[in-house]
Parts: sequence; C-alpha cells; structure tokens
Amino acid sequence: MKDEWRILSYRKAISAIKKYKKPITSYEEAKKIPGIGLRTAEKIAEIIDTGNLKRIDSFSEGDDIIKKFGNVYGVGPSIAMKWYAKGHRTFEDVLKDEKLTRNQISGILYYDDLQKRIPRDEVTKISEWVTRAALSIDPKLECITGGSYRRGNPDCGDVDIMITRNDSDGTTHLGVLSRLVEILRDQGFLTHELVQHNGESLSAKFMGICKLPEGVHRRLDIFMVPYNEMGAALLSYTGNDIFNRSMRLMARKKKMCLNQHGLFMNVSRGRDGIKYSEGKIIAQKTEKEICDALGVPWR
DNA sequence: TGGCAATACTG
DNA sequence: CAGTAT
DNA sequence: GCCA
Repeated sequence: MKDEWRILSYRKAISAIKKYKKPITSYEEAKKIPGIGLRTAEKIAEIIDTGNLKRIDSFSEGDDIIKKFGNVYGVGPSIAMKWYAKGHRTFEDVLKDEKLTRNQISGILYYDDLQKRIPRDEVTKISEWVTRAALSIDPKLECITGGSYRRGNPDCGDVDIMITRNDSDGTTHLGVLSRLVEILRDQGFLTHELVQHNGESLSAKFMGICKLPEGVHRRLDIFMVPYNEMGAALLSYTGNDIFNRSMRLMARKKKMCLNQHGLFMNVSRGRDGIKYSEGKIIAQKTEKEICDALGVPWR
C-alpha cells in the first residue's frame, strides 16, 4: 500500500484546479489542464454529471480514523495505520496503550487547536510579537513571514518566520535564536518546543507551538538564515511545496541542485540520484537571481 | 515504464 | 534506519 | 496518479 505518489498526483491536480480559477464544465476541459490525466478527468466528469463521486461514499469509518490519527503532529501514514491495525479507534485508546514521543503527546493534546486554520490577522499578530522580541535582541535583525502568509492566503496552517541580518558591519545573527526562544518562552508565548534548534549555526531553526494571550495554540517555525542565502530561503519557505518541487526538478534536469541555501551547478549524481558532489553555488541572494539562473520568469 | 525535491531531526 | 517534518 |  504505497499511495505516496498517487497522493502527490492528486495534490498536483488540486493545485492545478485552484490555479485554473474558472469552473470546469466538461471532461474535455478538465483533461486539458496539465496535471489532470485520464483518471482524474473521469472523476471530475462524474461530479459534473451526478453531483458527487461514488468512490467517496465507499470510504469507511476506518479511513476517517486513520486520517485523523495521521493528522496528529508527529504521526504519519505508517504509525496511523499501525495504531488502527492494533485496534485503536480514539485518542484515548492510543494514550492508554501506546508509547508516544513527546511531540506526539503535544500533537494529541492540542489536536483541535492545531487543526484550526489561522486567520491572516492573527498570523500578523504572531509575526509582530516574534519580531518585537527579535528586535529587542538586535534592532538590525530582519524578520520576514513566509509560507502561505507571504503567498497572500486569507488563512494559514502555521506561521513561518525567517530571520536574517545584514552582516556587512561584521556582526551576524549567530546565537540569536536561543536568546529569542528564551525570551518568548519566558513571556509564556512559546508553549512547546518540538524540534530543538541545531546549535548556534547561522541556519539554526526552531519548530514549536505558541499562543497569543487570548488565542489558541498555533504551530510556529522560525528559520535563521545567513544573509547571503535569503533569496533561496524565501523561495523555499514561501512555497508552496508543489512549486518548490517543480523548481527543484527543473534544476535537477539541468545538472543543478536547488535547496534552501541556494542554486548549485555541476552537481554530479549517481543513477540513484544521490549526490556525489555539491557543485558550485551560482545564485542564492535574491529570488530573481535564482529564477533567472534557472530560466523561469520571476513574477 | 520509471521517476516523482531536498534536507533535517527523532528515537 | 524508518518515519516524520519542512 | 501524471507525464516524458
């Protein structure tokens, strides 16, 4: 049961339909859209004709439970199915019988909060809160909120904040993240730390849960970014992931490699796709620079 | 018919 | 390493 | 699942 690629395919189709804007009124129209093939076009046609999709009616209660388990932070398809197979049907069952990681415990504890979308206004408030704390450490820090917020969405699943600092005066943001996390924790703003930041690198990151005084718990990611890598980081952390994957695929086809640090050329890989050499950096500072180097239109 | 992004953390 | 996360 |  490896549905990974089929799921990716459906996500691409959904993305393509959203981008398409207009309502789709026929099989032919659907089939023309890139990312929608025979099978999906057939399903769309069925929905157009009958108003629904029979396959969906056959989804069992078990499918819903597995889906719910898989929505817990720290639980993926594998563990979700394992829990179900062992007879668990509710979080109570799981809490009683399973040895959980600390992240999974937080994931279950705050399940309802974390499932909720975050209104754009609240993302703004959370960003301002974090930015205020950051600037109290060093007023020259630059904080940018990425993710779906930067894409203009009216609501978001989490908050992604990138922090960098112009190092031309000889100072960097090294060590800032630990201090920032400490401040936010003391303020009671951070309620959980899911992934611990990797030491004191300029690329340190934080993943956790935060809460505004009157709000519910929200997922918050903070990425420290070396000043020169900001363009690559903006691309990466603004996404969406389907966009990132398509960009990275284009890079790969040109013997290049695109990641959160930059665009590299002359990357040598084995037939399995594993890299032998890092290649050399050709663009990283701005998004436009990277898009130009890849030959894709910027905006 | 084979490939589908690239990388980091956890246990 | 498998699983999960971004 | 879709595509080259």
